[in-house]
Amino acid sequence: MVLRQHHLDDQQFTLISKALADPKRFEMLQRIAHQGPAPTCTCLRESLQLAPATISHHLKELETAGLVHIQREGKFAHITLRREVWKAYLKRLSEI
Amino acid sequence: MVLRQHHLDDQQFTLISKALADPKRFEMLQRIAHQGPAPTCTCLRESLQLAPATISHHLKELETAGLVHIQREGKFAHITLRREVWKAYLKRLSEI
DNA sequence: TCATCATTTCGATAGGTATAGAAATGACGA
DNA sequence: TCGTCATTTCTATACCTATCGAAATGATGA
Repeated sequence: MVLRQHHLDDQQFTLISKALADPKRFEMLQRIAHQGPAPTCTCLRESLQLAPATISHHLKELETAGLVHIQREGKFAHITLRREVWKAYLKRLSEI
Repeated sequence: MVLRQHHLDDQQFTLISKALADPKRFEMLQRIAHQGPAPTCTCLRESLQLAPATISHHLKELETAGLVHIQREGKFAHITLRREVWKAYLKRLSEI
């Protein structure tokens, strides 16, 4: 799959950096990235051992940072990594 | 210059992520990385507009995370980016 | 309709942290 | 020796945030 290029402005760059700073949130992101089919909140909750409210909070941070896309279908929220954003973040970091 | 490989354990990885989460601190790191001759605290202070105590605080965070090396010579502290650590961090991020 | 389930929102709390003023430290030059 | 300068340490403060219980929301199936 070819990813469209994504441009990170300073604000988004900072939001992403902050999002990654919490170990639990980074672990969430890792699971989201690895999982083939888009995982749901409950799925993450089981592996991370956090309360639903906490999962939801972290998920919102990841979404606000633009790192994940959340597709809400009925009861479920299917989460996917926005790889073009991730790639842009890595690129910017590597240009330090 | 060839960089020896550096291994990041989980704790250092988290410390680095936290260190990067503050915009001022990231800006400090950028200046340290760009500057040819190792800059001093005062040098950073002028470009970042922060109190000496605050610069010193951020610098300690960067040092604790292993991101920078501080060579203290007389009155001055010369700061350099530890590029092998930076490289290891980028590598780990890219393996998500 | 009603109970159940996934998720979100609200509200509270405990702990973390960016900031800087003031004082301490330690080196340097006069 | 003494004043100055770069840096650090101490301490306080204001703000931020990770966490979760409880309640709300909204969909699903019986």
